[in-house]
Amino acid sequence: MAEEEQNYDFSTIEKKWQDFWERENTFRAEDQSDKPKYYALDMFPYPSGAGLHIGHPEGYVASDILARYKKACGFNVLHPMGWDAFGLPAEQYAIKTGTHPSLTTQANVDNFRRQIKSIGFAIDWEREINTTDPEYYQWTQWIFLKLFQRGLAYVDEKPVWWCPNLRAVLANEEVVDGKSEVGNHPVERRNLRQVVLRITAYAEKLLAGLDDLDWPDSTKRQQKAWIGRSEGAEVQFAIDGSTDHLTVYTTRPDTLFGATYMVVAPEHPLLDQLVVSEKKEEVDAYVLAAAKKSDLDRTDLAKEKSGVFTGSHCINPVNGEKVPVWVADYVLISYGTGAIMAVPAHDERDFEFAQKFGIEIRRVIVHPEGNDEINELPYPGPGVMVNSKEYDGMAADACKSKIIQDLEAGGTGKGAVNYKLRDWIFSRQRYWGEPIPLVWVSLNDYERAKATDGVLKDLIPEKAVTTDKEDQVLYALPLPPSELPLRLPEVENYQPSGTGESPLATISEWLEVWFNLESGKSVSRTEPMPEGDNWVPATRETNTMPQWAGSCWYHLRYIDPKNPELLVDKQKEAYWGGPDFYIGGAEHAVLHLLYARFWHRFLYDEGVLANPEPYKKLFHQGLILGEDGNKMSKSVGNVVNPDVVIDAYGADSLRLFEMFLGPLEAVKPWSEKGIEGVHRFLRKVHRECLRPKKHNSAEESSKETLKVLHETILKVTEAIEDLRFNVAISQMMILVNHLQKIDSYSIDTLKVLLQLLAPFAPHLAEELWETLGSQPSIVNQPWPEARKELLVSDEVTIVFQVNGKLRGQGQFSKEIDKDSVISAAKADAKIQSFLEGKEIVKEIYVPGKLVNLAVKG
RNA sequence: GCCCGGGUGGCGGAAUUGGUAGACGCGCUAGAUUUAGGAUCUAGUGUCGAAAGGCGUGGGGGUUCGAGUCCCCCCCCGGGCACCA
Repeated sequence: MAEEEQNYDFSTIEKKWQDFWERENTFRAEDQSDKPKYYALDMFPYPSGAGLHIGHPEGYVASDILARYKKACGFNVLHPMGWDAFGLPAEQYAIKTGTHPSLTTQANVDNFRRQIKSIGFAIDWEREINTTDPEYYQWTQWIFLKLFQRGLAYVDEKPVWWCPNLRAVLANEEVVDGKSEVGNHPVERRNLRQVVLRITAYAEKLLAGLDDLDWPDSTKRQQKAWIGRSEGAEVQFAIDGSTDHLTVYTTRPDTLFGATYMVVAPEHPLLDQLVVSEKKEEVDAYVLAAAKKSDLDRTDLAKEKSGVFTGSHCINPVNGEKVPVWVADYVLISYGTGAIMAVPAHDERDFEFAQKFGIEIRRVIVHPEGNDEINELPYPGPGVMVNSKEYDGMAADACKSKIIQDLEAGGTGKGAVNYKLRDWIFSRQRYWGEPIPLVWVSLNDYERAKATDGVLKDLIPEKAVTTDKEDQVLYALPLPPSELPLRLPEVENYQPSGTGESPLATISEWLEVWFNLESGKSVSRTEPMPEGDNWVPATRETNTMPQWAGSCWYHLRYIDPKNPELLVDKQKEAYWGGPDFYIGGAEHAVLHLLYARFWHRFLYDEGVLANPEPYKKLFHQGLILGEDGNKMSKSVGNVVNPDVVIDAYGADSLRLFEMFLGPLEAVKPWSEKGIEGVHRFLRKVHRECLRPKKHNSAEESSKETLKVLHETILKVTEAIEDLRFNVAISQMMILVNHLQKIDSYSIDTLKVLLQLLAPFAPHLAEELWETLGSQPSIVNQPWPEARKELLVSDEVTIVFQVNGKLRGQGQFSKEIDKDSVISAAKADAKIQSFLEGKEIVKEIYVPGKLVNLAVKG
């Protein structure tokens, strides 16, 4: 029994095999291969100073199991890792301590890499990428220049969230409940010059593309809702006493006859013209008050509608009626035309407003079989037109297109589509991000650039991008790709400038350059202007890109991480395509996943890529909660550190337990006792493998053992394909429990077990594989195949039910016929006790499974 | 408010073309081994009941020979959206 005393020394084993894999380059992905490819991608982490927490590896383990499984199935597998390393925390740390963010980032990356390596992933580390590496971000900049060239980038003054504490501008999505998502500081509205990407131009493509994706439905729905497509009409209402008209957007042109007032947003350009002099004071006060409210306040105050009558009227194009025009902040300038026709009878918001201000509520649709309850106003449902002249009696739904046609014929309206999706504010007034590769020049120099034969000519968009600066209009010129990367300059102070501009605005030797209109080269204006004709003074763009930028295309760079000539080599892209599996948190359902789709589709349209969609199959792993059932957080003190877990139980136990916790997509709590359970299981496997007396190499395992084994092969294989790793592990436990109970079995049975276990607990599987006398590495072994013929036994158990309740069972040959089984059931003593004094009204037989006797009396 | 997802033992969870509910693990109980502890092994463990048997998958109703699974109503938890005309 000496061999049983040998401990499961996971620390030594895990170190040994991690070194082996690294030495042997076991997980290098081959760019040239006859094998089919499999590309498993994790959402790459932001390397924070806190290090990895227990939630990170959950997705990585899942993708790693798939990667190792696919490798065993004969695929050429790519499982890469990298760092989404631009971001606010490193910059905040720099502001506090003066440490350059690149140093902080480097230290954090080193720590993350060490931690990830300690879990034993099948990662090809030669492909590691880092978004802050100029070799990487030159391509992020390159993509931006393409967008700029195609007119998809522009500059605009936009109200943005400004956080005084962070001294930074935040995107809408970085603000939660009026506080910054990072640090929970208060935020306020400020108008600042922003670089904006025209993602709205891709609204339709982004929407349509969703249909073909193997994504969680909830994520698709969220993206659909975010894009928010609606169909309706733009209708022109002539302004009474003016040659101008007010255009409204409505999804309910069928309710035009019920429009009893109109509303323009406080920011509407025609408002001034609409306000009559005696209302001016009141309206001005209202507009001013509205301007002070952020969108958020407006929503908060949504309980009570407010507004002011402008004194003007419009003419309803369908019936010539005069309709009063109001201004109210429940109409948003940023959606549709910023003006609406209000139909209080059929819209809840308009109803509320009309009631408050005593405006007429006129029904134009009735429910066909409507009783009073159904027809209560406001009534937003379908029905039949009334009070609508020639349209009366028509179905309202059908009437929509009819009215649109009639409006078009009369030149007072047209069918229209609207989206909730807004353009993407792409600039951040920060240091630690990719510099935006634009320079600003005068109109004169801009015209010269367009007329100069050189690298710039074709890179300039059709429509000039301009901005106002100190009463001067400046024009944007792109850097040519040959001038990339545009590196981040060194800076002494990481604080944003007082005006809310990026720290880059304070570095004049970087900011102010001589720019060559022919070559696109630039030289600091601290130097004398170089010789030659085409040098002009220019100012660099000081905004940097948001953290989303680098993650929009990283899946492509893994395919060809070191290419200095191209973003990705065509041939390599043709071979690898996109990820076959992409896993990451559901919190990225909209933003990252929408932005990445936008860039990918754009690059596809530009002919850079062969496929329009980046992520064919997507999965969201569920959150791992603390042992107390709360979200892990430092302040609650329930954070579990993977380093500690690995120290105590080993990486294999960590991997196995993260998968055993429950369904991959579920939110589930961590459990210290639970990891002991899977650790015990691994020890059991270890022990079984070190019992040579139980192994026989000559004989086959018993029929029963073979059945359990092949059942396990089948179930584990199916479970891996379905991402139900918890079920796969349960089945392996059943097999090991069985082996432990019997006296002897074939050593081949054990080897198959190790192969099944290898994707889950790779270190132990390698070690025991070697112990059993096989050559490493187990990862190169072909995946076992289940012999289904072994799963069918000659005998079947058939259960007996009376009125659907289990009352007995019997063993039968699998060829047994219905009548024999039913007779046997009726003959069963226990069954008889339930039949006594009753009449059998129905006999159900499910072949090979059950008999059910329905009785009454 | 609207749109999703989910409620199964003391706990994490298995089981859906409707067919033995609670696999597997944790915890717990008893026993074996051990100087002891730990580790390991054996047996038990939904609930009520002495047993026979009854009850049981958030609650109520329905379809069916048979419902965790299908249909209707309601409750609770989680997530997303939120004046989008």
